[in-house]
Amino acid sequence: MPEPDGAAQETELSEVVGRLRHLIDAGRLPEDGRLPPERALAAEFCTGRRQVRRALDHLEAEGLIWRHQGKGTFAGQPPDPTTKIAAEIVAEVDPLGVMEARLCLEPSIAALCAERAQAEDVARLRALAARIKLPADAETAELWDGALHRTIARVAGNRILLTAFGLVDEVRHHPGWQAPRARARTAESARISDRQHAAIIDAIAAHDPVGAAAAMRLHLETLAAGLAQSLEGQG
Amino acid sequence: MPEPDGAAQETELSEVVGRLRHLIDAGRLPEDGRLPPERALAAEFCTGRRQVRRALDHLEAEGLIWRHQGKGTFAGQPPDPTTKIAAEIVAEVDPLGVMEARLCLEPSIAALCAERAQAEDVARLRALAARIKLPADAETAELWDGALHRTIARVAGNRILLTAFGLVDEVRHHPGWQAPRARARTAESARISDRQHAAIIDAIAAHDPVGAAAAMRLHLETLAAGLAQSLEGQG
DNA sequence: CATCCGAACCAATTCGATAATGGTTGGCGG
DNA sequence: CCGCCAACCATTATCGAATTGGTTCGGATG
Repeated sequence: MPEPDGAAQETELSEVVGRLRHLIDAGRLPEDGRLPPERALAAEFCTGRRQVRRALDHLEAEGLIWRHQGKGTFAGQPPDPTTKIAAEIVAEVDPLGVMEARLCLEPSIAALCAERAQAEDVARLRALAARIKLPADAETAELWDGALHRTIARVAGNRILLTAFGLVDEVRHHPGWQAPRARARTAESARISDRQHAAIIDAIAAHDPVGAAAAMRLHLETLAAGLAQSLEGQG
Repeated sequence: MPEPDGAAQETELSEVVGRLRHLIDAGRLPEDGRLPPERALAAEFCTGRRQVRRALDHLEAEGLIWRHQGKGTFAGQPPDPTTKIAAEIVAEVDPLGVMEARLCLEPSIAALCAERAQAEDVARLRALAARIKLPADAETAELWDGALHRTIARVAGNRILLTAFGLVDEVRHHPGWQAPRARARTAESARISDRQHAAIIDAIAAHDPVGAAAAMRLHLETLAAGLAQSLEGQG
């Protein structure tokens, strides 16, 4: 091919991009989301390393992957310092320790939230609470539950506390701790949580810091009891 | 010395403790505060490794050093990995936000500490409190004050909360925030703080979580008031 | 027999050398 | 002049040996 045809190269590039996308979407990647080295990808795709790098540039610009010299290419978002610390902590705490930390933080956060919530904030909280009971699967419900608690922390308006909450949240959602939480969730516990969420938001809407803290504490203690029962049942 | 005279051993132990103290106080340690290995110290002091370890136990109980297997022995407090996060959020918060976060965290931490403190922990806390009022300059007093609060957090025995506390502490000690705190410190405020520290430790020693939390809250509210006055006076 | 100490052993970490990997440049072909 | 492949560079992972705090066992001593 004597003529450097730009169009043909474009098609080959998008071809490689497509194959990489498929590779990422399929669950064949290792646990940490690491992609094969660029040289291996070039060999597998029967193309040059150049094309692979261009395709990866594309995907990186989209935020689908991240790379680091000497480290490798990974699917997903680059880890921020919070996740690093969370990973360190995960090895040193148990689920009850996490609940303990939440019981320290979140009641006070709810109180601050009650002091500072605007009407629109309350509306957002109610919308999130409504979403929690919609999905049938526990995982999606967990997701919206997390969003509700995080929003409360954000409305509280203290950056340090928000970061601290984020730290706890990250440890909580660390893989490997999903099982006991999923076991602890039943239709009955979901109903109770829903009522407790409503009570928390009511206190926040009424600008009642003490009530919000108390409602949050009750909610977390209920969750802790369920978690303890689940752990005990499993061993 | 064929006779295992307990008293003589005591004197030799305190001798080693004294030499170690001198070694730490003198500025001859490397940048990271690392002490020589136990075996080297034993050789230098012409004694056995056991005596050195006992002496180091003593100093560790005082919070003057920290050790980790395979790592070494270091002067000062064990580091927290929160520096980067602290640097990020230090620009987004004000001193009152920090006090708010402390008011959220530390009363609960003091309560946990009261539940879990052993007699030796209480002794360490009292020793630290005693050191606060010794120095004339505010900076050294601040240092020991920070050590006291951090030790309370460590005794509380929850790794997540300790990290969260470390985060707040790091933001608090960020350069540029020293001035208002130094202005807020007077002989009168130091006396008040001293009494409040004693009250907190008394509640911890009595295993009274509620009392410890209340005493800590009162202490922090006093500090917050002084800080607010200082800020207001300066603009 | 009780007590204490030193040496050996264990577990966690660091350090150094090697290999692997993303990032970059030079030379060749067109 | 452009574009690509190969070699090279900087950074990181990896693995083994040495280091270091933590622990245990046997013996010396009274």
